[in-house]
Amino acid sequence: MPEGHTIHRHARLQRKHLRNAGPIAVSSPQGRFAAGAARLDGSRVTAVQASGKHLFYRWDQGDTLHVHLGLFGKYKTFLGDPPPPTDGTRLAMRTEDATIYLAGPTVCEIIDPDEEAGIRKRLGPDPLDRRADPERFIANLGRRRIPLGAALLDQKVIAGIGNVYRAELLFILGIDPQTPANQLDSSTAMALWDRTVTELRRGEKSGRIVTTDPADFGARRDRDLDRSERLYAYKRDGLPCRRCGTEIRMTEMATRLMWWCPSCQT
DNA sequence: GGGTGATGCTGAG
DNA sequence: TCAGCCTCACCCC
Repeated sequence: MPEGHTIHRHARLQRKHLRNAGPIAVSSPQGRFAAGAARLDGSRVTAVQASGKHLFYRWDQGDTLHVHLGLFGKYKTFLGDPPPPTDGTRLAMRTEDATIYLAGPTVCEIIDPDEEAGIRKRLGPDPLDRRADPERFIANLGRRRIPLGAALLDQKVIAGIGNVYRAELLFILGIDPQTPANQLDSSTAMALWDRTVTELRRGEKSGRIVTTDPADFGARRDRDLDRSERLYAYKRDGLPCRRCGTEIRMTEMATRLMWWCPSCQT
């Protein structure tokens, strides 16, 4: 699940439940966050912020909770009486009307302002942050000789893109993933930024990654599409390109698999 | 019921 | 470059 759109969506939905709720019952059913949970238990959340793939929760006693889902992390939210937590539930936050379970995160920790500043400093501009400066993204690309397909996964270059959006955005823009990042002209880089903003917002809204046009499949909304219809390139190796019919290819880039169309992306 | 893969990232070497 | 870590949904018997 977790690319930047998922994290921002969690922030938006959880904010509704947590902010201005009463004291929150915090626990760690699995035990691995027991000390942190005890420290937060009974406090209130004043803000929930997303930055790239990171989540920050502000508590009224001064603490900040930092969560990163990594590859496996998942949230589940229940209204009313929740089911018992699973063995892997690291964190449980319960208000009067909602319960949020967190399982499998790479990071779940209480941090101080210096640590938070350090994390934020390491992140490039976030396309889902309305105050983000695209010029920073363009400048970051200009400083890298690595292939664009690798640069887009580097959170210092741009924060929030993951393996699915990397493949999809390069396909949509018709860019060869091997293009050195610093050889992208600035108007193409700006178009790439703009499209990234558009697609991530779309994913944040619907809660799933859909980059194709539903109309092409006789559907009206993203959520009406079958799983096999949602993407152009990702995991479509061996299948015909939706634009030109050429077989989609798969290759490894920056230790992750990458899919692309050799004739559309030149 | 078991095996596997996954939308991420770090730190050691 | 590579191992390691986190958990669960999905697939196949």
